[in-house]
Amino acid sequence: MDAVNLKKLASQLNLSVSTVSKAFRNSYDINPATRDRILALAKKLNYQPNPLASSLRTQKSRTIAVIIPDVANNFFALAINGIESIARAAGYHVLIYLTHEDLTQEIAFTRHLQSGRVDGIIMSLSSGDSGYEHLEELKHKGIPMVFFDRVYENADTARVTTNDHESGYIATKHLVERGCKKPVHITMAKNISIAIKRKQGYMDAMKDLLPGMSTTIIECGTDHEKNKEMIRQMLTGEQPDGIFSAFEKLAIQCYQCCEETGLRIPDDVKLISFSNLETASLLNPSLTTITQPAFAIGKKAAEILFHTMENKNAVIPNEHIILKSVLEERRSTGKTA
Amino acid sequence: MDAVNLKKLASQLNLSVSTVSKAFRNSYDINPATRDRILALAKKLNYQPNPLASSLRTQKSRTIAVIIPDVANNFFALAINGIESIARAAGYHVLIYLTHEDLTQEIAFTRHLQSGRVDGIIMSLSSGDSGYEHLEELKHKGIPMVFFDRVYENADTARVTTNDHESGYIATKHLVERGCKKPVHITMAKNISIAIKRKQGYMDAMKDLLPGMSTTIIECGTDHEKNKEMIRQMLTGEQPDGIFSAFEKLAIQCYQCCEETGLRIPDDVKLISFSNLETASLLNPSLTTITQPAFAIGKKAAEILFHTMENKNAVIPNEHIILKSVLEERRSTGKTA
DNA sequence: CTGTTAGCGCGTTCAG
DNA sequence: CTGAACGCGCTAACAG
Repeated sequence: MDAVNLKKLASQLNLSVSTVSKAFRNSYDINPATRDRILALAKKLNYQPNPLASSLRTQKSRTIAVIIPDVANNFFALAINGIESIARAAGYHVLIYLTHEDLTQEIAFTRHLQSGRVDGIIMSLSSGDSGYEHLEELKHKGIPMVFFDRVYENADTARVTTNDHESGYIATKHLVERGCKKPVHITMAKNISIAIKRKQGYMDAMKDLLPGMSTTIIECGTDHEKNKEMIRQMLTGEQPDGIFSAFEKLAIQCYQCCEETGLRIPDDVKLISFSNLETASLLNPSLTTITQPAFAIGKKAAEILFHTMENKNAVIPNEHIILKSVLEERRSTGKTA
Repeated sequence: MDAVNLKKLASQLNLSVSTVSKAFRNSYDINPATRDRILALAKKLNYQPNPLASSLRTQKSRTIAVIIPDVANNFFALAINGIESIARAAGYHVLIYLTHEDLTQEIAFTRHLQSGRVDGIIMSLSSGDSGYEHLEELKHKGIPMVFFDRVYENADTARVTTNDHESGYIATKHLVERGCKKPVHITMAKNISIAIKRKQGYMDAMKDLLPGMSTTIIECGTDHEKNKEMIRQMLTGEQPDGIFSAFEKLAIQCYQCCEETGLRIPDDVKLISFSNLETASLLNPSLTTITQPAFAIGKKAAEILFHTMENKNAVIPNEHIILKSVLEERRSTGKTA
C-alpha cells in the first residue's frame, strides 16, 4: 500500500536505484531529462525519502535535541520558538526532552543521545545537584553542544546567557532608589549558574548602595509548601520593605503570602522579579519585572550550534554570548535597560 | 573513537553479531551466562544501540510528532508537557513542529511525516484557511493521529477538546450577571473549531439571557495593528459594558486600547477572556479568566495516540474527549466550574 | 551519463 | 544454544 521508495521508482522507470537517488541529490552526474522524469513520477506518487535510511547511511541525522527542565515556564517556551525557527530554516528536526529538574533524567537523556540520534544538543541544566560527568562524556564524544541560561560553566563550551549579575545589581538598585532600606533577596536552586549570578548582583549592589546593611537571602527549594513557610516567616519577622525575587515562581508565592499576611504590594513591600511573561498588560500592575530576551537566546544558541555543526573541522568555540534582560516597571510608563 | 556497535561488542567477546543482538532483545534463545557477559561489556563500553538502524529494520521509529501553531502560548507549552510526560513513560521520543499559523508549513510537515520518521502524530490545526487534503492523506496512509484543541472536525478522528461552547455560554452569562447589558464578543481566526464553538456559546447565551439584544462580534485577524484599530472603533463607538474575549492575545489588546481610550477595567468595562496563564496571582486582578486544563489535554491526547499505536490491529477510534475549562474571577475569591 | 557493488547498524530467519 | 546470511532504504565508490 505505502512504501513508495527508490526501488519502486526505479523499477517503474526502468532505471537503477542509484540513478534515481542521484536525481534527488541534484547530482550534476545526471541527464536533466531523466532527472525530470524521475522527479515527475516522485511527485505523482508523493515519494518521501526515508530519513532513517538516509541518516544511517550518511551518519547525519539532521536532527537536534533540546534538553530543558520544563516548558511550562514561558522562558523556555519562547526559547524553543527561537531554536525551532533556526532549525527549520536549516532543514533540521527538533527533538525535545524535559528533565523536570531531575538530574537522573538529564543523565539518561544525554547517555541515550550518544547513539547517533542527533547531530547536536542544546541544553539548559536541571537544578539537580552537582555531577557533570555526563556532559563531559558527550563532549568527549564530540557531539556539538550549546548551553543556554543555566549553563555548564566548568568546561569550555559554547553558551548563551543574559547579564544576570548586572540584572541582579540593577534590580536591587531599583528597590533602593524606590526607597527600600532593607530589601530581601529570594532565590532557589542555589547551585545553578543564573541563581548564583543574580545573588551576587544583589550582594554587590547592597555593598555599594547600602553599605553596612546586612543582606538577607531566602534560599527556597523545590517544595512549595516549605517555600511559602519560609516566606511567611520572613514577612512576619523583620519585615522587608522590598523583595527581589530571582524566579517568577517565587514571585507568585510572595503574592500569595503577602495576601495572607495582609501586606500590600507595592505600598508596604516593593516587589521586583525575574519573569518572562511578556504579556505585560495582563500582569499585575504592582509587579516590576526583569525579562530575559528568551526568543533571541534560543535563536542565538541554535545559530551557534549550527555554525559549529557545519564547520565540523573547526574547533568548537568556547564562546560566551551575553544578551541583555529588560527591566520594566508597570506603574510608571518608562522602560529601562 | 566512538562507534561502539554490535559488531565491536561481538568481536571483543568472540561472539557473532546476532548473538549479541539477542542479548538485548532478551531472547529466550540465549545462554544466560553469555548474555550477562554481553550486557556487562555493553555497560562498560557504554554501548548505545543505534536507533536509526533499529528503526529502519523494525519499521518503528518510537517517535511521535507534535504539530502545533506556536509554543509561545502557554496553553501549548503546558500541552507539550503533558504529551512529553506520557511519551517519556512509554519510551517514545517527541519531535516538535511549529506552524506559526501557516497552513503551508502545516502541509509541508504532514507531507514529510509520511516518510516513516514518526509512528504517530498529535496536532492542533493552524488557523490558516480551509483545505484538509493533507490530513486526509495522512489518514489514508494509516498513520495514527490525534487532534487537540483546534481539531479537524470533518473526519472521524480521535480528538480532545474543552467544553468551548459551554464556556462561551458561561462567560457571557458571567458578564450578564455582573450587570452587563451589551456585552461584546471579540474573536479571531473564525474558521478554527474552538473559535466557532465559543462564539456560538456567546450567541446562545445572548439569546437566552438578553433576548432581543443585538449581538456584537469583532472578528480580528492576524494583523495586530488592524485588530487594535477595530477594538478602538468598538470602544469609541457604542461603548460596550462587557467584553468576552475568546483569546488571550485579544485580551491584551483590549487592555492596551482601554488604556488609550481612558476606559477602566472592570469599572467601565468588564473583561473576561480565555487565558492559560496559570500564574493567577501575577495576573491583573481586573481580569476574569477561563482556563483550559492544558496539561491534562496533552496527556489525554498522548494516551489516546499510544493506545491506538499499541493496538495496531484495532480500529483507530473516533473518540472525542471533552475536558472542562475553569472560570476564575480574581476580584472575589471564589472559583466556579 | 548510468549501473553495479558494497555497506551504514541492526533484527530476523534458518542451519547447525 | 550459537552463527551465517539477508535485507530495511538509502548513498557513495567505482566501472563502464
